[in-house]
Amino acid sequence: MKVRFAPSPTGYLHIGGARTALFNWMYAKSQKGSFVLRIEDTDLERSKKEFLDEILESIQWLGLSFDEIYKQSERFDIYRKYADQLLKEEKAYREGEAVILKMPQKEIKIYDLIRDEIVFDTAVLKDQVLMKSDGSPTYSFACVVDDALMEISHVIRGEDHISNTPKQVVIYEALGFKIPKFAHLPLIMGEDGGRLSKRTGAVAVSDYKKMGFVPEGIVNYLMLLGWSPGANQEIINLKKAVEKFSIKKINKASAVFSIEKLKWVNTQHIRQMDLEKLTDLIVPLLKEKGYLEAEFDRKKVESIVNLFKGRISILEDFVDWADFAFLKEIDVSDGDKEKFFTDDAKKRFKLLADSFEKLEVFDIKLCEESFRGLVDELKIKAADLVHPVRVALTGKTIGPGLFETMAIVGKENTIKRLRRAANL
RNA sequence: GACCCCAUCGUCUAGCCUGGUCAGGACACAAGCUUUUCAAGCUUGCAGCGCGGGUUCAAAUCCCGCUGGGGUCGCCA
Repeated sequence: MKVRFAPSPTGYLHIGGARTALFNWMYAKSQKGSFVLRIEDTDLERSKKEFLDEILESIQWLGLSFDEIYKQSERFDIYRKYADQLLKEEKAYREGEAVILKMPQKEIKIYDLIRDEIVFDTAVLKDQVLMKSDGSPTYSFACVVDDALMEISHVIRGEDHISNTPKQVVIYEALGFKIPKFAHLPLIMGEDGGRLSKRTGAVAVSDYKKMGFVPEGIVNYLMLLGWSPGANQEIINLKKAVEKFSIKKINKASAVFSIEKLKWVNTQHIRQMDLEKLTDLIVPLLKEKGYLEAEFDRKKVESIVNLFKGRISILEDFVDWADFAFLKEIDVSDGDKEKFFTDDAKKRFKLLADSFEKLEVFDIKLCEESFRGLVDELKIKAADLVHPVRVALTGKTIGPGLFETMAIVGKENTIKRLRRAANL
């Protein structure tokens, strides 16, 4: 068997398109068939190379490898040839330069893997343009000719194509081509119940990449929209998903895209990722932000990443939440200064800095011992000192464990930041 | 409007085919725990079969209608 994904390079790869590609790919892999990528660039005006490059890059980033690739713009003479054949057989006629198919009056039954039989009456259909006046083929015509010639056995596409199907079946029949099986995927809707659009949020796969989503997370979330691996399992990788995949189990109803759940799925994948790989993904972001020089201490960065791994949902979170580990000086908001840097707290910062000065080794364990020693001495609760100190060291009220944080900040900077906060 | 598709917690879903298990899980939300916070983790809770008819001893599940939502009606793809 063979399936195809046929994007049009008139825009970036849409999140819905990515899911169509994903289901095609999973079906191909699960059936040991092949996956064709066909670029539908018949609209010479609107097709752009930058979009094509972006689509290719996104598909590759998502990990959806393809076996063959075609561009419709390189196949115009093929479409012309079949149009001429229909003209000769008088199944089509000319109107100026355009070639138009006569619509036969009949009932068309299509078989859909997801919806079973769908029946249409061509009486409501008009004659179909096959070749436009400018010599380029229409979508349906090129699509049918290519699907037949490329021996596509299953056409898996969005539900918005259901009404195109009877028109295309008429073309298949006119050309004497074998009709493939169809599977129309439910559409993805925005939170407002309408079509997923820029107004509802980001729609391009590349936007999600920029935000710091990982491909494993995107792919996992997308497959959950209309399909389920079963056994109450949700977090799954592509390989396992392919093993469990069944096109018959795809839902008929459209699904609402939830960025919240996407984030959660992404969090789970980041958590599962090994430290090496996660660090590789984060380092470029840190460099871009100016937090790292060309030369840097890789082991130290890894230990910082490790501290936040499991709590970040997108890579950007790390850059925002761990900035204190890279910046020379940190900022504390006026509100936090007022709330946490009380006169008592400032005195304690000095005392803490003094006791840290005495430490030979500044590690998690010794930091904690020293810290708790002071807390006992002052007869206060640990929390009373923990929170102000966290703000003094990181500029944030929340974060990983305080002693791990201190070890990351280091003895010198910890003391410096404590003394600075004491004088604010 | 015409044609087509669809309908389980707010959202994603399991269950539907082959009627009979308190309708299961997840996100979100709420509460509690974790006394070193939460944006992490754990526990608990909240919440659903759109409506009306049938068929049946029995309907989320099968049938019909209604309502609601979506899609398509281009020499765009």
